[in-house]
Amino acid sequence: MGLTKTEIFTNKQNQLATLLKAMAHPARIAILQRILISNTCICGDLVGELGLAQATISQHLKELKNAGIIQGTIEGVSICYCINPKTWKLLEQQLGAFLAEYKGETTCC
Amino acid sequence: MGLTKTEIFTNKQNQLATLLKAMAHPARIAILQRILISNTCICGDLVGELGLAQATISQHLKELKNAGIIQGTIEGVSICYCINPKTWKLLEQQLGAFLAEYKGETTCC
DNA sequence: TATTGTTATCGTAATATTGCGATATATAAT
DNA sequence: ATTATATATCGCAATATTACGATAACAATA
Repeated sequence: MGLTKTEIFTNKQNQLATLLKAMAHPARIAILQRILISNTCICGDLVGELGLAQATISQHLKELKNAGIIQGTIEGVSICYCINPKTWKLLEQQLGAFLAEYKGETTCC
Repeated sequence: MGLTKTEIFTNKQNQLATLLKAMAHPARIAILQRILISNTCICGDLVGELGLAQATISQHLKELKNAGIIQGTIEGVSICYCINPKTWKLLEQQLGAFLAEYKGETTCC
């Protein structure tokens, strides 16, 4: 046990869950907001801005990268991270469709 | 360690992370979609539809309820679960604002 | 080449999550 | 009162997550 039974769900459900999970941490939300606000890559400014150790931030960046939400290229001395447009669009689509399925309040509860 | 450092993040960041975390599991996405599609409460039809044990589903429902995403009332023999309109609106708002912060592709990556 | 600055990875401890069988609880029907 | 049906909770094992110090890797510069 302790292992999610992905095989009984649809690809879309698993994919959305993976994306949400990657964002479901305040540090990773803060990192994404930092990238979004500056509208460019971030190159290590994060350490010091957030109150987390360098190793921890690197780990969070890796998770965001593994999920495909951000992408990074080596840029000389520091790494350049930015939003992956493809995944961001997918996220807006999937999540938008999911949230929009709500038809409004029902009378039973 | 193993404990999220919520105190170094804003309330909004923590709140959004909590909501996302509650949804970040394929079973819970499936449960929510099931509620959304039928547009009414669900009363135990889930067991059997999903391939999970009754105890597991009950636990997932509890997590969604704890996060405030669904609400339930005792309805005779079975429990009635439906979307919590307030939280759903909050989710649409917060998540919409978050996703909309993206200004489009940059040239650096 | 040696040094400096930056990011990644390893190893580890503490805690959380996932899933389920067993059992408890509670209502409706007999 | 007993039985049937439905949901919740407990306890457990397996696995995942979170955080960080230590250290490695790597490019730029002196």
